Amino acid sequence: MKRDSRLSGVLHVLLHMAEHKGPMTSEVLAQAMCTNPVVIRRIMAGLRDRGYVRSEKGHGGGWTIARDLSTVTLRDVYEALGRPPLLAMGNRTEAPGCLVEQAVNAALGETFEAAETLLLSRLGEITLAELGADFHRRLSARGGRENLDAIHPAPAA
Amino acid sequence: MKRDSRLSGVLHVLLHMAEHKGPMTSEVLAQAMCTNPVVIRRIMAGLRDRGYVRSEKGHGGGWTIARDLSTVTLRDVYEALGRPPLLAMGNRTEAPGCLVEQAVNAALGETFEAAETLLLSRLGEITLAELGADFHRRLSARGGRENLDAIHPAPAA
DNA sequence: AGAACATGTAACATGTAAAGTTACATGAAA
DNA sequence: TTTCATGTAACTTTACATGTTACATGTTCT
Repeated sequence: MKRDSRLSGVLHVLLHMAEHKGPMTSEVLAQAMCTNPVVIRRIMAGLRDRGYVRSEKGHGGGWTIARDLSTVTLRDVYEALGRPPLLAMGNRTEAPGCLVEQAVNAALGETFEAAETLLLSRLGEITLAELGADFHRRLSARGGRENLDAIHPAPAA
Repeated sequence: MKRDSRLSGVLHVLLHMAEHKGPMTSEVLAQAMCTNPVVIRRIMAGLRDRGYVRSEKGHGGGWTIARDLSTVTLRDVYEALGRPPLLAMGNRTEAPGCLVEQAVNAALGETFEAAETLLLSRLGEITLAELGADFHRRLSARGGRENLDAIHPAPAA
């Protein structure tokens, strides 16, 4: 089953925005993510509705961080995406009258629920500011000479 | 994202087999699972290779439990399926040279790994025999008058 | 031996959801 | 008023689990 990478992607975009002065267009962000501007707008829509980012049209427009990153957790971002499924496996739901199915679903259900709870809890403990700090640690360790805008090269013409 | 229900399905099949005297054909199991005999053979192949079940051809053939169910955990079954992905979300892996990506992947990776570890650990603590026992508890609670072979009705002709 | 049965497996078809794309409307700045 | 940028609907593509068909292999019964 193919994994959903929207959370990873949107976090990536947010950190790039945080490191950038002024608005960034969907186009620029899309290149950084090797994807399409529309995809960027799509995954950013939920964040905008919740006030984590702001978007502006016209010349000099684009996306801007709208909240102190220390007040936004990874869980907040996850929920802004619409709470997509966390687990790749689930219970069959046909034949709920079958006692075998009930026994299987009970055992698996508890297990899956525990994992989801753990995931949400962990995501809720990590703020975007902490991710940014981790990035800066890595940057210093590398000598602080990273050119962020050049890391994701545009595809050859 | 659509959830993979093969684990749930194969557990269902195994419990039905455990409650049934003698071999069960892929055809019968497929009807119970509202699916196709070939699908049954596919998800059972890994279990057969590991010796959890045995298959026999010809008249009176079909599938049989080949191991004491108290020696087989849900994790064993999961691994016999080929360890399909447990989580629906994953890290983007493009641009590993980007420090932003590294910071994001590190945080998400730890979180995802913790959840996977928890899932595998829990699955490893539940044996098929325990699932069977749970089924029998439910059966008694309902009066013990369940007709297993009639619960999953064949589609109307 | 021959017919009926059941698994083993490759090859192909279908359903579904994320990701990617196109097209165009809305609104802001030069 | 032209250019730029987002907003969004509609469509295409891609990936993969699932479903199906076809046929080979092997087993049991008569």
